[in-house]
Amino acid sequence: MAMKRIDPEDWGKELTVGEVARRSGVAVSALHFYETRGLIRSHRNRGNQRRYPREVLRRVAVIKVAQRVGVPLASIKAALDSLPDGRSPTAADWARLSRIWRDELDARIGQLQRLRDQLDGCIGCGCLSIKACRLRNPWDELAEHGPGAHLLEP
Amino acid sequence: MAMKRIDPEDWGKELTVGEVARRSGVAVSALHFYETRGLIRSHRNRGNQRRYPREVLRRVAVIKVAQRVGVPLASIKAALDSLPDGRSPTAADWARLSRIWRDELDARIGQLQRLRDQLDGCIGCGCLSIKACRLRNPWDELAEHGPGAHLLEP
DNA sequence: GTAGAACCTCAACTTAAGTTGAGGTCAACG
DNA sequence: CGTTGACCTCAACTTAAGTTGAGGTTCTAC
Repeated sequence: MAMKRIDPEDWGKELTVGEVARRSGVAVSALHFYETRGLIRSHRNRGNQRRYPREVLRRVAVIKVAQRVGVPLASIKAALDSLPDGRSPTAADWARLSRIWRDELDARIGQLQRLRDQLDGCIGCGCLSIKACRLRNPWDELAEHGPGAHLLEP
Repeated sequence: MAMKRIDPEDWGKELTVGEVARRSGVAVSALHFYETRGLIRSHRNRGNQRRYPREVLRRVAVIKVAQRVGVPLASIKAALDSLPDGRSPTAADWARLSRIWRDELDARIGQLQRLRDQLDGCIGCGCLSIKACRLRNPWDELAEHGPGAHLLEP
């Protein structure tokens, strides 16, 4: 089968770090940084400049979304490292990452919602200042079960 | 009117930094740190040791909750600074802070929920890897509206 | 063929929110 | 009165995620 012709000025070209930066909205310094952290890779041209396959744009997009979810770079790296080695990642590969992070996100949303409910309770009952409130609420002044925060933990 | 008698061994006593740490679940070093940042205050006994009024426990509890909401210490300080100067804070004072932070929390939950929905969409459509998906979704490889992240912003 | 933009490395700086350690004082118990 | 534990200050270190700058090279366009 004949391959589709690809314009070498466009799809066929590798990207410079500046191009990746412009197209991904990430600073050049951040791209360098990601590379030191092993989240992305590049090869060098004869003049020692980085050249990226277009795939890097998707990786960077994924990194950015995962960061928005609140995943630290180290974990993002671990996730990206779990992608297949030889072949390019498939839809299913990316979907697996998405699903993991979606679950994390869900957990975080749940935590924050519980916290919000507690805050609502406190606003309603005038707590934070009313002693009676100590009996049933997390803003307790007395750590009744030893040191550490218990009641506020989800 | 006769004041209620208070046992000086208990309610009447000021707290040492260690006691505050134990009762609030916050490390001594963190209490010192909060003090340098102006979030709490103490006075010193003849031996230059910190002594805290019991009120500090509520402040620390508030600080911890606000941190869970995601409020940075600097903003927490600003909020605490807005408490009345002369008198002790009332229920309404604390409730005002709670409400502000509740709203912030709500906003953050909303952001994360929108992000989750996008992630759900991506999982559903197999995006992150399917080119067609670029048309309608934020994982776009092409920053079509110039540098920076646009589509993912809430 | 040269100017200027873009690139390179490496070290140091940044912010947040603390922690850790050194070196020294204070207090409470027996 | 001595020792042990709690406390003091101050400086330096920590982690995350980068940014900034110096000093030097390469690429591109005229």
